[in-house]
Amino acid sequence: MPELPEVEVVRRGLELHVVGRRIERVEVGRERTVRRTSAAAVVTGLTGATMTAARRRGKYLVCDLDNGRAVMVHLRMSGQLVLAPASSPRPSHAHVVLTLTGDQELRFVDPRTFGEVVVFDPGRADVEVPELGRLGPDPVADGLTMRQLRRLLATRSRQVKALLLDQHALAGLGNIYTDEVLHVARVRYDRPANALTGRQVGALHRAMEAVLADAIAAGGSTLGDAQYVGLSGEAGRYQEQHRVYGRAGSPCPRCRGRNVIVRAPFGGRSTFFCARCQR
DNA sequence: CGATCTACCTGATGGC
DNA sequence: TGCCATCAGGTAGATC
Repeated sequence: MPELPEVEVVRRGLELHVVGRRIERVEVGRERTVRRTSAAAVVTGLTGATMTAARRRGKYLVCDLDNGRAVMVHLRMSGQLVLAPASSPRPSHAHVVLTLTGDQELRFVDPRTFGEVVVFDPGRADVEVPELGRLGPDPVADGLTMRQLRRLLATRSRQVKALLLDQHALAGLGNIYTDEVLHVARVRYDRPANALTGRQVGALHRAMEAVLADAIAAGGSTLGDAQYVGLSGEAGRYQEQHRVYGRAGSPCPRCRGRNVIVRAPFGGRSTFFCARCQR
């Protein structure tokens, strides 16, 4: 599922291939995708505009337009942004399609329709896209210092994984990367955040930087259901490096056969960890 | 404050 | 082969 690294790969694709190109035509095929505003608002807001910048905060993409407006895209569970020749067959669930100069289409594809496209007035962002203002620091876009992380952890008693997943505390981590980061840092998911030792906080900080950087470099994670792809339709490769996520029953890559990765229920979903080397 | 649950949705998968 | 149940998970909001 798209988390920080996947969204960052898409953002870089936009920066490289879409910024600077004029949007000639806009089609909205599914109202639900533009439910925040309306199809008309998205069509009039984007038609004729040129994207001037592609930014990211956590899992949110925010693109600036030369008409003074901005567009927010959230992929949620199954959303994809894909650039393709206008002449190529459109996949199912291409709910918003922008035709760009040069006969290419930027398609927002989203089978499960959790995702959203919102065209908004940056001056009114606090009312039109209020969630952007409630996001915690993004460890890649903003950087996250040791001091910030220590403070974040020390002031909460919740389970550390719940805190890392909370976008208001820290923006960008989802179920895959929290598990990966916690394994690298050798911290159990259910430790109270404020019970981590100074050593563990340091390990967590380093793990977060390393895992996110490696995942971005590998083009993100594309799971078996192939939901996530980059802007040009390319699959990620970081799933090959997953240590724990989706690996229940496999030997722990650190314990080397002395223990196996287990799966435990967590918040109605799953968490994967090694009970031996994560404490 | 935090823990837990629900809703939103479709496609893939497993059991029978 | 078909039918049904289950699972996947980002986020907001309700409830205790």
